[in-house]
Amino acid sequence: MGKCEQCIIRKFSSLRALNKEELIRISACKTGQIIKKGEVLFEEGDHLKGVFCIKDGACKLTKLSANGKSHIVKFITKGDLLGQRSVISDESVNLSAIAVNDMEVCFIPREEIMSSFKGNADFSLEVVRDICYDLKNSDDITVNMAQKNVKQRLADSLLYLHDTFGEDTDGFIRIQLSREEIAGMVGTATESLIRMLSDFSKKGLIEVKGKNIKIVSILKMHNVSDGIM
Amino acid sequence: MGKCEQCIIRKFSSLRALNKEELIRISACKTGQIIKKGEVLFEEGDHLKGVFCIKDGACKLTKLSANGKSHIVKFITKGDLLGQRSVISDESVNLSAIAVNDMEVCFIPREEIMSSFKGNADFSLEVVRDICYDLKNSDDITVNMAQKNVKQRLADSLLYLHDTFGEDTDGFIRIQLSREEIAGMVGTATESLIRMLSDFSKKGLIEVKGKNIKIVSILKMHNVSDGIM
DNA sequence: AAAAAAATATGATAATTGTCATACTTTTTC
DNA sequence: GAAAAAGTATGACAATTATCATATTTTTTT
Repeated sequence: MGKCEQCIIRKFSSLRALNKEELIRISACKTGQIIKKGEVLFEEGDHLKGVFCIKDGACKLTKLSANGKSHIVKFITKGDLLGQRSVISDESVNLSAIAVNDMEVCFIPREEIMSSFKGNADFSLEVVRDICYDLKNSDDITVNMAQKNVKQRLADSLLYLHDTFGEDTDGFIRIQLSREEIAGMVGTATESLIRMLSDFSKKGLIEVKGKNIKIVSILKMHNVSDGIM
Repeated sequence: MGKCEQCIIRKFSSLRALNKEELIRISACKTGQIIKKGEVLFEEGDHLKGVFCIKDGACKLTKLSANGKSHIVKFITKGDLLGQRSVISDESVNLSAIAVNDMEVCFIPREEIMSSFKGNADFSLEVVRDICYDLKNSDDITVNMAQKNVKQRLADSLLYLHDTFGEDTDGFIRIQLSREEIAGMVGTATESLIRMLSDFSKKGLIEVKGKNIKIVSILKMHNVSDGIM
């Protein structure tokens, strides 16, 4: 297992604010884990005993809706921290985390995080700013979900996926999701989503090859998102 | 202007974690304000110079959607703090705050809040927990907005209003909103909302007298929210 | 108190979205 | 490699929701 002091991944999260001492202490007690695609990191209602630092791969954060559908709230990818909200507020998690591809994560026990949170003002400020950013984002998404139609929301979801996972050499978004999963991001029926995807495809907004999707024009997709169609 | 040390309102927010020294310091530099119904505390994009402590009254937090409608994200009422997220993350606000009835607020300058946030671990933990709670809530609402239909969302909104504002002596929710405002909470067209309100009324779920609404059975309303109708 | 403006209500209709049935395709399992 | 299962696609139709027109009521202004 590598040492935290030498790990580049920490530079991408609030862990960057930790000092050498703290890093050495965490290095000693952290545990590495490999999580395969489809495996569960934690489930709605679980009480987390620490936070996950994502070294590679990605997972989806989902919540079961009142009508039994699984809604994808967001994705957590390489470099992100996962579980701070729950650990800091000392409450159970409200979302489930499920790997969408093979993951490599480090698990840092609750006590270590809290000790740095209380003792290192730089670190706590970084963590809080992360959470603030998430809150701002979440409010924005709420408004989009409430005010936009399915077409606009699909455009948003595709742009989000593009932003989060980037493109492969052929320009396709670097993540493979089932139609059902995408429907669960957009908040629509799977059949409706499939129809709208082929509609986008017919209109030349996207290119689809199996589970691979390419956004032909980011600008046009933004226009769709804004209702300029 | 009263002294913070003797103000009961602070007990309802994270300000409760401040010590005597800090309270005296804040007391000296805070300013009181009266804000009339309809007046704006701040607007989307503003950079806040401090936080508001709501001594009386309430305001709505709104965001302009892509299609030009004003969406009410939440209400802030007596005892709440307003603006911490923005002050701590040092970013512009993403929501506008508009009084829905006459308000009495205290304004505490940014520097005072940040100084206590950095120097008083109890206070910063309280603030962070508040923000964590808001984040959890916001994610839950996102899922509801995405997965529920208008009827269910209206039920949610009515229950939220009931929770937030309570009942008057006749059982009516202690807030008067226009149909347009309620439509802006639910995320629907004003006409659709009006229809659904009279539908609820016909079915005996609510009682409507002008702008006053009474939920006849909280249990039944929860059932509507859950899609059991 | 009358006039004007704003808010509420309702009808008619169109657009959007969901549901169910079924067919086709791809992936998984044995 | 065949069978089963899961995922994707499409048609038909129903339910939901938005839009536009217009009427009615309430509130505000003069």
